[in-house]
Amino acid sequence: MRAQRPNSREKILAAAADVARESGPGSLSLDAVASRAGVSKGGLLYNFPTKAKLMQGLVEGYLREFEHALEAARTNDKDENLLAVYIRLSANDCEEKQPSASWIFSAIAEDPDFMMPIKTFKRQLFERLKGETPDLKSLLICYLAIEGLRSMNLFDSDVLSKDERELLVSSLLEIAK
Amino acid sequence: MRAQRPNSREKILAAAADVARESGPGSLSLDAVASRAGVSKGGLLYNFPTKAKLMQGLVEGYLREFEHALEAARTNDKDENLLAVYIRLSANDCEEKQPSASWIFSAIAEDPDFMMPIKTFKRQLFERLKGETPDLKSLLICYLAIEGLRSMNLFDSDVLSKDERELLVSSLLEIAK
DNA sequence: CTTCCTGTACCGTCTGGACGGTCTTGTCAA
DNA sequence: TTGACAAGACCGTCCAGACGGTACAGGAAG
Repeated sequence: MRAQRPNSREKILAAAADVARESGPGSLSLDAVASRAGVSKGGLLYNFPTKAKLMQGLVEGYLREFEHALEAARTNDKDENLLAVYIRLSANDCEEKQPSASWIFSAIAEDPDFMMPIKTFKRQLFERLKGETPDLKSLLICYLAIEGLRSMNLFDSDVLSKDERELLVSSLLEIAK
Repeated sequence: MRAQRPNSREKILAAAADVARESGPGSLSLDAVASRAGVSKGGLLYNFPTKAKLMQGLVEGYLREFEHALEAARTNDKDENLLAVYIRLSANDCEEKQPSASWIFSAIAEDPDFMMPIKTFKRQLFERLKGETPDLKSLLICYLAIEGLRSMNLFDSDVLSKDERELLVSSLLEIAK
C-alpha cells in the first residue's frame, strides 16, 4: 500500500487542500485538484481511485500529522502535563492565518461520515486527557475553550485580537497547571 | 417585499434545514427542498429566485431567531449579566441532539461568503459582551468555551457526557458571575 | 516486463435555473 | 351583485453545463 512514486500522493493531497482553501470547499473537483497538482486526471485517479478515497486520504494525513506533532511536543517538554501540551500545540496551530484544514468542509459536504475518524480520535484524546488531568472542571473548561479556538480558526472568524488570544492561552495554561 | 402566501417562505426554509440535516449538507438541491416543502420547483424559485437567496434567507432567519431569543432571555432575567444569559441560552441550544444548523455546511460549501453576516454578528456580540463584562479573562474563557460547545454540537460530536456538559455550564456560570 | 503515469475521448447523472402556462385573489366599475 | 381584469403565487418542463468516473492507447523509467 505504501510507496508509489514517492511524493505524488503528498502533492495531490496538498493540492486538494489548496484548492479547497482558495476556490471554496464546494469547488473541490477532481479536475481542479489534478491540474493544481500538476497531474493528469488519469494520474490522480490512479493514486486515489475515487473521490471518497481522496477525502479519506486527507483525513488520515491530518490525523497522522496531529498525532506526530503531539508526541513530538510531548517528548520535548517531558515534565509538562498533557493538557498544557495540547493547549500550546493547538494555540500554535491556530496562530496561522490560513485555516489550514478548510478541506474539512468539502469532506463534510461530500459525506458527513468522513468526519468519523476525527470524532473518534477526539474522543480518545479527551479520554486520555481525563486520565491525566486531576481536576475535571479545569479540563472541561480548557478543552472546550481550545475547541472554541479551533472552531474560530476553522471558520476563519477573527473576533479575537492577538493580545486577547495570548491572554486566553496564558489563562488556560494557568488553569491547566 | 413582505407578505407572500403567508407561510410559504417559512415552510421552505424549514424544509431546507431538514434536507440538509437528513440528506447531508452536500445534497441540498433545490428539487429536494421543493419536494420536501410540498412546493414545486417553480414555486420555490418564485420565493427565492436563486439558490444564493435561499441560503441568505437561512442565515438571516437564524440570526433573527437568535437575536430574539437573546433579547427575550435578557428581559426575563433582568438582573443577570449578559454573559450569563448568553451562556445559558447557548447551553440550551446545544442540549438538542439535532445539530439544528447543519445547513451552515451547505452554505459554506456553496460560498464561504454566506458566513459573513454571522461573523459580523458574532463580532458585535463579543464587543457587547466586552462592554458589559468587567473581567476580560473570565469573558475570554467563557466565550471560547461556549464557542467550543457550539462547535461540538454543530459537528455532532458527542465527546462530552450529559453530566460533564452540566458541570461545564455551571462552572462557566460561576466564572461569569 | 512491470510500474507509474499522461492524454483524450466519452458516458450517465445531476443541478441550477429559465420559461411559459395556470390557478387564485383582490379591485373596481357598471 | 356581477363580471372584467390585473397582479401575485405557483406548476411542469426543458436545457446547458459541470461533475465523477471509465476506457484505452501510449510512453518513460527501472
